[in-house]
Amino acid sequence: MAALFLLVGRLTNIQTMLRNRHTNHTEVPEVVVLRLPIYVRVLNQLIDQGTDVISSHQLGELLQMTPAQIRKDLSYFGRFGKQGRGYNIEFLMEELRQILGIDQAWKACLVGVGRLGRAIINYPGFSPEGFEIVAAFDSDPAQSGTMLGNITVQEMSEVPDTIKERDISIGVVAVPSVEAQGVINILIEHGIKGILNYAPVAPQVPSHIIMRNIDPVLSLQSMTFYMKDLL
Amino acid sequence: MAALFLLVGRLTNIQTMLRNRHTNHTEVPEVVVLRLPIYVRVLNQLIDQGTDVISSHQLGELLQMTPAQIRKDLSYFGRFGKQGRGYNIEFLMEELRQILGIDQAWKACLVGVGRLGRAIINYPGFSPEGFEIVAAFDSDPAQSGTMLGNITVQEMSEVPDTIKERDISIGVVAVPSVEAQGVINILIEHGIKGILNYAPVAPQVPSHIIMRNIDPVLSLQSMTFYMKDLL
DNA sequence: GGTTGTGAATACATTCACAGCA
DNA sequence: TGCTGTGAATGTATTCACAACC
Repeated sequence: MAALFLLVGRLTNIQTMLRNRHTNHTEVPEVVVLRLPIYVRVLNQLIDQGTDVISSHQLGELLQMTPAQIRKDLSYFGRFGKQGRGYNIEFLMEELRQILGIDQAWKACLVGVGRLGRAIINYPGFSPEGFEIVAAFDSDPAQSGTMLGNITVQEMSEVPDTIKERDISIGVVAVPSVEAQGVINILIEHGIKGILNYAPVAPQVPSHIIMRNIDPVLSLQSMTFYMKDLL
Repeated sequence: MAALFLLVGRLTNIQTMLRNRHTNHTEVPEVVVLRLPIYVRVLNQLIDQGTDVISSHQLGELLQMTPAQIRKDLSYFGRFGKQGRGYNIEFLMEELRQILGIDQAWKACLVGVGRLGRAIINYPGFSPEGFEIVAAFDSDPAQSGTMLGNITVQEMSEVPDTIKERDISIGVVAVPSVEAQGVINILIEHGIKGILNYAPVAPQVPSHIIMRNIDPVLSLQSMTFYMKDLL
């Protein structure tokens, strides 16, 4: 509810306000938010292929989901389609990017520059999507001063100033499990709003902090449930 | 339904059959399966701390969820607790490991030995949990023969024989997006049952194949939805 | 004709609340 | 007393089905 109220407060033109009027009293389900980036991605691919209009039915085939679900999902945010035709891909994509907040750049810091942290900092997928890692920290002072690409590793004591000065809002955590909760507490204390956690634990965060866990082992462990009887 | 039927077919003693009798006619929700590995992980931590019994209420505090949900989740698989006391941690963990199929070792192959693939093969979190990458492939023949740790990179043409000979059931995909669907098709064609996909696309797979996507960018993009109005 | 957007209907997941037991 | 296991109740998400429109 709060998120939506702020959303409306942020809208810029009357057309958009009218389009979103009906959402004022309905919370957007989180599953819907989780699907929006998937829509953006497939729309991107369609643009590359030169397509310019698509129906919910066609989208559903591409994404293996029902057309009704796609239409319903989009309806939480506005009316983006044209009856009889479908959705203008470029327009829909831009709208979704704005809704998700990925029409702007986001700055992140990395904590933990071990093997995993180095892989993350070298991952080429973040910056094209507007996520830039602009600082790196490690609890081991011996790492301090090391260069990783164009980033200098800093000591944990520099976290507060760096977050403030560089306007960092996302913390990427790649430290050993036992250190994760402590590191996350520090990041939150100094104004980080979102955590991307690679440590294989489930840290506790206050409800106003958004956390996402990347955990391939958990994924595998839920996969084998369905595989174990097939062999 | 099929999965459960097979589950029952696999049970070894009458006690376990009776325990699971009530599940015969109820499909286990997928969300429940996704939570089981999280339970296993926290139980592991509790064992390390020397705890031996825990109540659903205490577990709920640790995992930030309601005791009722934990009890309900477990009830899909059996009766593991004792009234008035709670759950024996070691026993519950072993049961869950068996249910998930992670009481056995699983062999995986990696496709794509670029930066990401190398990071995956070096990730130390898989083998302690019983997931071992025993082969690696790359579509670039120039990579063939390269050693990564103790694994020799092979050509794609060797996929069929290697999967069969080494009894590999999981494919880890770390190739560029455009190649992902093709690679996944090949893996499935040669008997792979589960796919751990790191390519930022949503490949299509037949319903009997289990796929999990690891995609930090999608996670970030759904995170910013909740962050964009807080700044 | 084709397709959207959306209330209503259905299906699914979570939580409640309490009987039953240690 | 304290806790589990579970039907019933509630809350959410998905799907249906159709009026409105191009």
